[in-house]
Amino acid sequence: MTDGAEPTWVVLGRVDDSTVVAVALDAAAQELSRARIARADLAGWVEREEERHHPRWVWSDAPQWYGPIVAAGHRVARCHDLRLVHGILRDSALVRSDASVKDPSSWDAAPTAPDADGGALFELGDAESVTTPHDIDAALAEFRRQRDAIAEGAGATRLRLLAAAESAGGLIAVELQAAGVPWDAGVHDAILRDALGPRPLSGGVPAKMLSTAERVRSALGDPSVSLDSQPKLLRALHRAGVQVASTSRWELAQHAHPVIEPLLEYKKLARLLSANGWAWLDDWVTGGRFRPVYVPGGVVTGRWASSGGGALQLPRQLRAAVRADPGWKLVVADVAQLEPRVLAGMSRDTGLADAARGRDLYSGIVDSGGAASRDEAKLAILGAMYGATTGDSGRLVPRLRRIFPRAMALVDDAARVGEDGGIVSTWLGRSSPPPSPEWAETLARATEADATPAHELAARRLTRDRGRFTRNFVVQGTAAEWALAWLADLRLRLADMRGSAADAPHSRSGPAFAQHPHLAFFLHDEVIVHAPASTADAVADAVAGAAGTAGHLLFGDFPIDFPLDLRITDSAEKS
DNA sequence: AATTCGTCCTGC
DNA sequence: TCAGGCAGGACGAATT
Repeated sequence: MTDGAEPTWVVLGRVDDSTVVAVALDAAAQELSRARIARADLAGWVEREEERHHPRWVWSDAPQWYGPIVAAGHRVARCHDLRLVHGILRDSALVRSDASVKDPSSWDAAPTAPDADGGALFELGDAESVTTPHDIDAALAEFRRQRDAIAEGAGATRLRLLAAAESAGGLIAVELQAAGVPWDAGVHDAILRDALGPRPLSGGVPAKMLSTAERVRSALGDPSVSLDSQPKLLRALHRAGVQVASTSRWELAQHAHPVIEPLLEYKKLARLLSANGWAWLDDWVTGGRFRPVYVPGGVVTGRWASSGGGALQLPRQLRAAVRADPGWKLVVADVAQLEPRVLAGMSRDTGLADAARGRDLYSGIVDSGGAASRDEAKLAILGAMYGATTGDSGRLVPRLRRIFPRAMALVDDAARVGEDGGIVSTWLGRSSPPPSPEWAETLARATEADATPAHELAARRLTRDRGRFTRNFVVQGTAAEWALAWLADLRLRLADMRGSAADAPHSRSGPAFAQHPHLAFFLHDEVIVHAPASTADAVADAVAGAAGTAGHLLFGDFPIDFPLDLRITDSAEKS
């Protein structure tokens, strides 16, 4: 692959267990050359081609192909992830319904978690099937289907951007897992000891939990009741005269009884121990790094999911354990009110964009006359995006509708389409899944002559539920696209900074790229970059610059800005 | 004994 | 926290 025209794309595929083939394609997807490579040599070969030609790599799935490359200490700049892009194109309303990419195929199968051996990643419906999406012929065929689907659809520019952003997300997820979040187990242990007492031997109950449990039992007048069983606890509460329907915190908090305070305390401690206690620390933190498994595109809206480690639910209480290595800094950034800003951009609502200018969108809404106070503005915006119709939140929405008619029309239309069983799409073209056959069935039954009021009520509920789903889908999904664009641009900016801190102290662990400024954490609208202290200011500029780029990529010159809460610290603790 | 379901709590 | 979106994980209870 050294002679001839420059490859634009290089498709990697499996030949057999020990051999892969790389097919170089020109911009028109015409084959330029082929190379057979021993699987063991692949990472080095990819690195050399990356240096020479910086192609866009095409592969079935990032964990399968890129995982080993990262493990070998290399990176690539750009890829096209066939699995992730397939998931988008299959459902996208911007792709013609007769496009072959929408035909049922093994690409529809949900991937199984990548195992340590890099084994089966796709659940194939047919166990006898001899070809997998990882095979070169399957990859080439799917790549051509996807190119055609994008080019012939109604939104080629947007879909190309979405495919690139989603694929970059695939790379970033692999790199994030490899790098890990710098995690100080000592700080984590100190938090646990402070709350629970010393770590008990062999998974016993910590001292402070035991004493709190005793306070609960004595307030209940029942020395033996189990606090860990909802039904038993509920019965004990009733016997003690606390008439609650559930044992949830918010309901307990509404009652006055000596048992309430210690019980709430007990639940807090039990939660900390079971969700993020010493067992979690043992399982998920090694070598000073927390390595969650990220699942790009794992949520219907396009948000990432996580699997293992609970990266989506890191409690604030534990964020103090996120600590930069000695001589390093954390650059922590999150976007203030990302979703309403995205809504302003999508709807071209200049009134909402004006209110969003500056730091705090909610105060801006108050100044625009959209709400009486900041708290009301926040409630109203949440109600608008989640579909509240009653209560404090729903009551505030009509005023928003008058002040920001374009923005509100966008979400109201999305809700109406959803209620009618239709499909809605994000700004870049990710579409909502169609309603299930059961959904349509229930609705049909409610219109039959012998339908009962119960049928009609069920149907009404279903339509409203789906309206709220599609209403939120367009906003949450577009926010996820903005975040991907932000992340992808930031990643490239950080890669350009390699070598800018040659004197930096060696970082504790991780792949080679983690010796330079690198992404360490991502959650919906927040990123954490781990960086040598001398580079932290430049990294902060890169984070902010990437946010500007993302805004322009999605919304062009429309004047909506995305201000960041950005800080350079040793700890990711939130104020 | 193994699997699924429901409750509760965490995050955005 | 009552109304209103998207998630994951732990645990006990119910089901097989």
